[in-house]
Amino acid sequence: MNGAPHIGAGFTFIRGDVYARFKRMQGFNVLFPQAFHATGEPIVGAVKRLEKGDKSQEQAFKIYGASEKNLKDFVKKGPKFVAKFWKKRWIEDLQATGLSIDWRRTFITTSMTPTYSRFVEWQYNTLKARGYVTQGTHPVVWCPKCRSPTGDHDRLEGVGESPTEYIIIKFKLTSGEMLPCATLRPETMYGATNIWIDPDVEYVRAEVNGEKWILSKTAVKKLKDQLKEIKIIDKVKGSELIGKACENPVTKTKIPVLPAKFCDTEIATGIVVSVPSHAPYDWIGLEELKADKAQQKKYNIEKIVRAVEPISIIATEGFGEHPAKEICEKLGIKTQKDADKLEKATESLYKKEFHTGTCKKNCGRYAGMKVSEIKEILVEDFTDEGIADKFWETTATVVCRCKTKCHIKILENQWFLKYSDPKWKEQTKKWIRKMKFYPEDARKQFDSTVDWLHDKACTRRSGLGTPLPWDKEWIVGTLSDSTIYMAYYTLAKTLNEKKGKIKAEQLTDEVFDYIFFGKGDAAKLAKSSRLDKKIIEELRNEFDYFYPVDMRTSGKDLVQNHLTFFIFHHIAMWDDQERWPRSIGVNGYVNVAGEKMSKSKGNFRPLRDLVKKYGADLVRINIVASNENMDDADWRDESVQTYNSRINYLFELASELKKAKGKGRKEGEGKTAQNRNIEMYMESRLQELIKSVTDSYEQMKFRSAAQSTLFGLTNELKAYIDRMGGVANCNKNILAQVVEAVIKLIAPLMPHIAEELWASMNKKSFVSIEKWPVAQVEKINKKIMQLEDTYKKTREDIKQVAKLAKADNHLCLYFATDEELEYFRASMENLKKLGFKKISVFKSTDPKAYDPQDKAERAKFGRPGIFIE
RNA sequence: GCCGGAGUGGCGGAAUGGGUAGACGCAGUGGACUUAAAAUCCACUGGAUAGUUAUAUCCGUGCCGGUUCGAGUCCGGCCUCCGGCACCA
Repeated sequence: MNGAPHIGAGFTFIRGDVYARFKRMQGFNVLFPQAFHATGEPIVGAVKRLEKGDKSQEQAFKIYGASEKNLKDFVKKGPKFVAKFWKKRWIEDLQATGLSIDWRRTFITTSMTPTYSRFVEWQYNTLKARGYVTQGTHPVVWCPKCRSPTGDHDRLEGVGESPTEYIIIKFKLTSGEMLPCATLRPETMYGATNIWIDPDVEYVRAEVNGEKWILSKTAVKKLKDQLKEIKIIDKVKGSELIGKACENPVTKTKIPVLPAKFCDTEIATGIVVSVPSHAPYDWIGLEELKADKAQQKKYNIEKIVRAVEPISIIATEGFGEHPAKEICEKLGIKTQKDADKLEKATESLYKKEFHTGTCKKNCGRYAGMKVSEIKEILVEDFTDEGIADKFWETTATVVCRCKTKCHIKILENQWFLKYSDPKWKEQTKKWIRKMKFYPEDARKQFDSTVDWLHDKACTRRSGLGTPLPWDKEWIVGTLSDSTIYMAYYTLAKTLNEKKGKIKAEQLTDEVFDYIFFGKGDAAKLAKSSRLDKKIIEELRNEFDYFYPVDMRTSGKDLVQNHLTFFIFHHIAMWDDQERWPRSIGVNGYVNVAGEKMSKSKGNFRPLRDLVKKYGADLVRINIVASNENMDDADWRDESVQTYNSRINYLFELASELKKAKGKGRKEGEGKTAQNRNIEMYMESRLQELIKSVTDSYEQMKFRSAAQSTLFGLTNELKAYIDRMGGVANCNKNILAQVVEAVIKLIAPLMPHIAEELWASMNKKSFVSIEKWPVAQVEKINKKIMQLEDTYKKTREDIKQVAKLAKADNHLCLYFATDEELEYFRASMENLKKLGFKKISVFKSTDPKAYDPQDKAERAKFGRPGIFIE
């Protein structure tokens, strides 16, 4: 609720409306509701930015039509006012767009509607009691100054970066102190030849969970937030450690500490283990050190350096003994200062070795195994042996809006939804197999989302929302408080009507259990909650009548979160699968003329502006018919005109309808065989199209529905009128039947225009509540359709031939079947309009036929022979 | 990087239990009507060559390879774009 609807949101909502209207016409009692989600940070953040005079935030609100005065009010009256302000605008705009929403059921989440908050509390109490909510630790990107998690929107730098886990391998100096080396490739420890330390950096000695570690100062700060007991003892200069020996805990061999400049104290512990055979940085570092006699002499490590030799431990196809060496040579890397190239080399070698590499004989118990297969086991093994530990780091630098550099903090006491629960997952997956998805492609996405989903943090510390009932310091997260809100719609009408009379606290967990689960006794609950028994029963009945959700439709970005959670939570809350969701519709985003809509580009389209410019119906059909799969839809101003001209045609036709003479159906009575044929054809086509359009609506394929109706059916209508020689010669009953069907078939898409057309045909009812046409399949005459199609096609061919032959004297047609001969004879009047002086028709087998070029023998069913002279 | 989806004319996009690629619409070109314009109507419209007929031949669905009598569709390997990746909603 930090703006009014734009055409993108409009797309999703109009699709819902079209479907609701379609179902209503099919005779269903449709509950089509709309509520407003005002939880979390966005509005709070927007108001804060307004307070600071943020121009782009002002602009964002102004695009949707907020005035200067409104903006002042936003700051003065705060986030809840902003939410209510935009809620009002939303309702106005959606009404102007003709959305048939039951506004009696609207509400605004969560804390702004205390009864809804109560509903969230009931849900979480229930989930907790059933074991779906647990508490645990959780790494987050953390700003030490703000003392809060730093979401993407709170970042100056590092949008999209997330926590990643380094493995610390503890190398032991002879003094017993540990050199904790952080690595993403613990499997390479078998090839470690030395430790790198920056001689010019000041490290610290610290007591970490009872052990003595040497590490960078920054690392100490970070580890304090990662559940480590840590105390700094004193400082130690890097140079003091150079030349010392330590034990590789994996191989138990002794390796030396050597100097290098690429040890970044901002990353992990600031101490690096060197695997020159497989790490480009280490290879170059060692090469340079071996060449740098002065440096060796400075630290008195000549002998030690000479003894260091790369150890090859991974065999990878396409590489020899020392892959790091090869890749450095290939990319022309000569110095450790060539950071860009080194990063690239490291990345590509890592990938290659991880996916295709095999451990050589010198890799202990992992010898002969694939790198990709051992990684996880190895980390577990090392951790069990007490030689490894973890260090969380951001995937790249993250800077908070307050300009402070962020690191990873492991949050304790965070509440989680246990989406990892195998039983819950299995139930959800099973149900996904039974549900319907539009388009069908979406099913796979839901299925794989369930697969990778693991425990999800469901509470947060700040923003609008409902406090967790048993731990009020936390607020239920914005995704987690809106999983089963559809159930609340069934109550919302009654709760809104009785506003003030029903207090949130009267809706106890037991009352909700009764309403939603049918558990308990209404009379007893009435007593304990002091609610009217009738009201309790009314709420129960409303829920019982409407539930489950038959259709939920939303944007594709919500598949991997909201929409999947929606399925999960219904399964967790209701034992009875009769209450579980039946189908989900998914649509793409909306581009404007092929480009992403953006406030700064100037191609931003608030729904209100478009409706003002084009009227609701043209906006509706222009966006809804622009696309019907999960790809992005496209708003194009110029295509509005196309629909407009079709509508004009329908209005003209409706007004001309009375000119039709309305002849009877039987031959004789002034009706020719030709007319009877064409009428049968028109009726067949109509029924066929009713069937396919209904199927399209059913599957939310509104583009196909609009196309078949507005272009397919009206094209047939035009052809019919043309073939009959104008409206006046048409059968009034047939014409009216087709036009009425067209109006009904477009009614869900263009409700206002449909009503207007309906009225112009002297109908007294509303078409929006008329019966949806049901295809009369028995009226579809395949033979006639085939013959008429042959006729149309042949007529085109004749024109083509006449053009190439440059002749119009004598047209001869040869037919393979009597049916065709008959049909064409009946259509002679129409055929004559082609302008030939003489027309002859023959059976192809007729020996007496005039056939100078032997065209008769080439005639096939559906393809008569043509000769023109 | 990981998971999922997609890539077809000038454009939006049809067609996938393998079987005539380009339905329908837009734009474009030519013509009719009009003093003119708009609107409307008719014809053409992936590329190339040939043609007194209804066509014929070849090339064409992101790239490379494969399976098959036959591949937009299936398989393997890439490239590009979109969505999600968890304290943004």
